[in-house]
Amino acid sequence: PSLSVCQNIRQISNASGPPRFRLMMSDGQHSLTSCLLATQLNYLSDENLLVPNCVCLLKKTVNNTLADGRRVVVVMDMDILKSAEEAGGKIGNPTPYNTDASPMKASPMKASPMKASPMKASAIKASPSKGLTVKVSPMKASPMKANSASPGSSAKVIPIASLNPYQSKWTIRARVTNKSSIRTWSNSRGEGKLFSFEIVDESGEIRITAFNKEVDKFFSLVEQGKVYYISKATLKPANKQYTTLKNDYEMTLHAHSSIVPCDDNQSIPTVHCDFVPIAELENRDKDAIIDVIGICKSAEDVSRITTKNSREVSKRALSIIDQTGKVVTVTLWGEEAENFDGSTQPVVAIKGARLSDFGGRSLSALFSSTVMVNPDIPQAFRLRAWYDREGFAINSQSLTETRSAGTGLNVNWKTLSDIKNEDMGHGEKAQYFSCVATVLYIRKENCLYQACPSADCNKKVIDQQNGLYRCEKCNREFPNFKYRLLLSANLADFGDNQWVTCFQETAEALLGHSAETLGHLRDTDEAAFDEVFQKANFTTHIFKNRVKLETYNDESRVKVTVMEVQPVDHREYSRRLLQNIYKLAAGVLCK
DNA sequence: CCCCCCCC
Repeated sequence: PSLSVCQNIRQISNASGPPRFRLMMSDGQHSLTSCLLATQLNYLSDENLLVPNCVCLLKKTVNNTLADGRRVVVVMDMDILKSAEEAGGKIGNPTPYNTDASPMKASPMKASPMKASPMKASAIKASPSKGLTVKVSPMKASPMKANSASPGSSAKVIPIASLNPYQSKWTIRARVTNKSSIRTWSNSRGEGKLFSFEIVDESGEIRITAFNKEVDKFFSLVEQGKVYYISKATLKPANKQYTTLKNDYEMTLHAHSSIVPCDDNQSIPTVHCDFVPIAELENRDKDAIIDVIGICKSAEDVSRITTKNSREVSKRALSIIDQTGKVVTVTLWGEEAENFDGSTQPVVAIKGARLSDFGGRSLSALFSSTVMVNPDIPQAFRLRAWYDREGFAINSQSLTETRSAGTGLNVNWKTLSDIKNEDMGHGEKAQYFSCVATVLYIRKENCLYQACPSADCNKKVIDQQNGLYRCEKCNREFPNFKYRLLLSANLADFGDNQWVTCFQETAEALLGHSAETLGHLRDTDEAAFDEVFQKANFTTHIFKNRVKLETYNDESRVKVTVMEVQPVDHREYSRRLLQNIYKLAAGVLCK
């Protein structure tokens, strides 16, 4: 390390990339005429710390040769001292800065135009109580206390934005905004475990990764939303392919890394969300990363899916609603999907969800997303109050079109009397509806027929009475047939009843046996066959149906075909009935 | 040293 006076600073113009600075340094005896400030140290000049006549402690320099053959000294790490006095008078007669060259006016100080007199500013600014300490550029809005609160005496609290791989003694103070779960990996280079988290301070953000032993050491210490002093970690260039964080570097913890909780954290920004109203999502671009908040109106059960890369992962889709009256589907993944409980209709806020165009508009949580359930923020309280007062009863519309029935959303719920009252199925197109209904009676007669055994042909075959069965459609004779079901059932709810038709799959679901089993039973054990039908009587299900007016021999009849039979989720069903009651009550109150 | 952002 050597003490020098900075005599001259010149910004080297650079069409692309960050500005660079060339210094002229003198130690009183020799001058370094071409002394480059390493790019990562440029922040020093941004804050007017590096000014003519300031005294510098050059802690690390590297001799380098430029592309044009000139030799330069590159300053990799330096401290800036207040004055020559502070350096203990070790520097004799610093050469005054050359006004003719006028490098000051040229450019380096443009970054801070409010400071009219950089010379004076430097004397005032760079005045730590003790001698050899770097005064690091604190953020203007909310200056950090250098040194005072940091746990290690040698470390200096510096902004995240000023971190670079060429300094070693630093401490940052930052808030954890996102913490991953522990993951393991196994590949050709070995195996292990890791977790990562993201932190912010006033200046910026960075990702930190812990591997193996550091996972054991730090995983439980690091908590989402809390503030820590962090020091002695390795900085390396961030692979932009894998991160959206605004930082050229990322951090890896090692055996000597230190993470210490910090209670005095007023100045560290909390996680800020810029919530987009759900209705507004229609106008946003696909793949946009947005923050969203809503009430979880309903949630799917968690399910396991296999990805294209044949990885198994858990997923759970939620439907969230906000004051715009619009609903959108949000998909959670992995542990977040497994642990989510939507039964109390909590407020769900997600920072950094990705907008997809699936089903129109839908959202997906990413690894970088932060999912917050009932967060302690004003927007959540407002949403809760709105939903409990009126939101629960409004006729919401979903931006996400879903095909599945029975999830409570976008399902055309009807009662059986609605079919007649609303003349359902009378239009050109068939109509679809779902209902909760109870089986009153299932016709046993003609419920089974002998069908063509070909995979995709269900045509009724003709028994040739010679051990062969003929399919007119396939124009073939077969030595066998398969049984298929065609049930007529009478369903009822509190207001009406309705004859419906169930084909194979729905009939099997209703009776609880395969067509094959039933065919065999009918031929061998009539009592057992009858019992299957008895047992199906008075069972209640969700029926998803197709309704269409059909004309046969000049006679028109509404035909209802069951498309799907599903069990009743009584909690969900009760909730819907309650909502209907509330809606009716609200209607009465309005009149 | 990971780097997976998925499914309908």
